[in-house]
Amino acid sequence: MAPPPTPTQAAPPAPSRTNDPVRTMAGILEAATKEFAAKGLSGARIDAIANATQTSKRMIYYYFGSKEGLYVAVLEESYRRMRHIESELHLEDLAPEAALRRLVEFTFDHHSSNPDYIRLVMTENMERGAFLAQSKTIQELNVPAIEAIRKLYERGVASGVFRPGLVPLDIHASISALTFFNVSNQHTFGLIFKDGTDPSQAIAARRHSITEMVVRFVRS
Amino acid sequence: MAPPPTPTQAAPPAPSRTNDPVRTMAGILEAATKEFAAKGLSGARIDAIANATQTSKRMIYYYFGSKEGLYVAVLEESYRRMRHIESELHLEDLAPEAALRRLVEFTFDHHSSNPDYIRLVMTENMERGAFLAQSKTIQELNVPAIEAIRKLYERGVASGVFRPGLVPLDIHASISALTFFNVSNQHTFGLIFKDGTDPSQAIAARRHSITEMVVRFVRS
DNA sequence: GGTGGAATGAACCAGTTAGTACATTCTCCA
DNA sequence: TGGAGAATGTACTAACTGGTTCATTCCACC
Repeated sequence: MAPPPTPTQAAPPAPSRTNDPVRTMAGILEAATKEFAAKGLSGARIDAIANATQTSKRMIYYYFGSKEGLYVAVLEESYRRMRHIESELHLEDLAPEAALRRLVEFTFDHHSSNPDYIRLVMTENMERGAFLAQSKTIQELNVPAIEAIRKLYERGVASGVFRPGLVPLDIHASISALTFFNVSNQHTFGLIFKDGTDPSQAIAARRHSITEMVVRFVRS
Repeated sequence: MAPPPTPTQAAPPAPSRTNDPVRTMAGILEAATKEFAAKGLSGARIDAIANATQTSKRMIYYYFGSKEGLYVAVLEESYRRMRHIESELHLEDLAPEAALRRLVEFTFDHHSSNPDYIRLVMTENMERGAFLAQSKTIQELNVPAIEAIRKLYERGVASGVFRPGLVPLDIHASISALTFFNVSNQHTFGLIFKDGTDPSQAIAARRHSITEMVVRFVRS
């Protein structure tokens, strides 16, 4: 008992879509980044990502193949963006200790203002680095970061302000640990040790303390 | 057309179960701890936990009510165990700097040998501390840890080996950050910066470096 | 020794979720 | 201009998953 189609309009009104694969992919990637950062890999929902997009779930599978494929793409994009920003730091113009302070403070601020990136890295560690391992792109991404520290450190040793015998990778690890933890563990740490201090002032104090710690570590 | 029950054996053969609620709960908690630490909250599967137990899924809901209820119980138990071990450390008998070294090295070893605890804390941070907030028990659990640092630090200041003006909570944060990160981010960090060094030697070197960093931070 | 609440088991269920089948439209180039 | 491949939308599904129903057994205490 279906109503007979109107002779003038047999087909649906032809919604006139526009193809824009670049925009579609970018939109998916953006929505997926938020969702994965918010919920982790297993907590993220493909439907939620699709709904946050102009396009449909169908397109996610068309471009990324699977949930994990999308996750890897998000991870790669996120790392790439991170490296790019870091590369803009010019430490060569500064005296060694000033350069080191600049680096630590920059890293601290960078981590603080990119919690989504932090949460993606946390997620990947919960996955035991299984997806990072798949991506050849990422693996040598932080080499320049260590190179920057190495140059800076060697300058400091040569001029006598830094003590010799340290290894750049180790310094990098400490800087990362101190700044990363500050964001990654804010909820469990903050809850346990809450006192009445002003948050923004506490952050500034922490920033200063971390910088001081790193500088004192390398200083002669 | 069901076969008529045998007159001698109408009921099933009476498997003779034994009630042991304490054991049942403990078994569930143990299996759940592993599962949540391995997969996170949303990645964990109730069926997987039940299968790893002598008992059934029914019992999980009987004792813990829901997946989240079980998760909270796991979290609480894990924190409680952690605090208990920490309380066994006697720092009063050592000179301030030696005590500080002992504390850092102990924390490092403790974190290194309890990756499940680390992963539970990571999970809870991914959940933005939502479940820690529910548990009154945990919230003041690390207060004694800070107290230990405070006493140790004040002794050091009094004897002139530590510089004044530092805040114990801040020192605690740095120690936690350095030792926690070492475990929590091993996969992303290790993958990116792999070189040919021996792992156990690398861990020992890192342990020493972290200790040195903390000591130099507080030293006059 | 029987009784009532605690403890337990097996099967089941309804909602969710990653992934797909099928059909259609767009766009660019020969 | 026409057609072939790229891009897209709709509707669907099979499997999974947290949670439950119903019935049974255990056991401490009177």
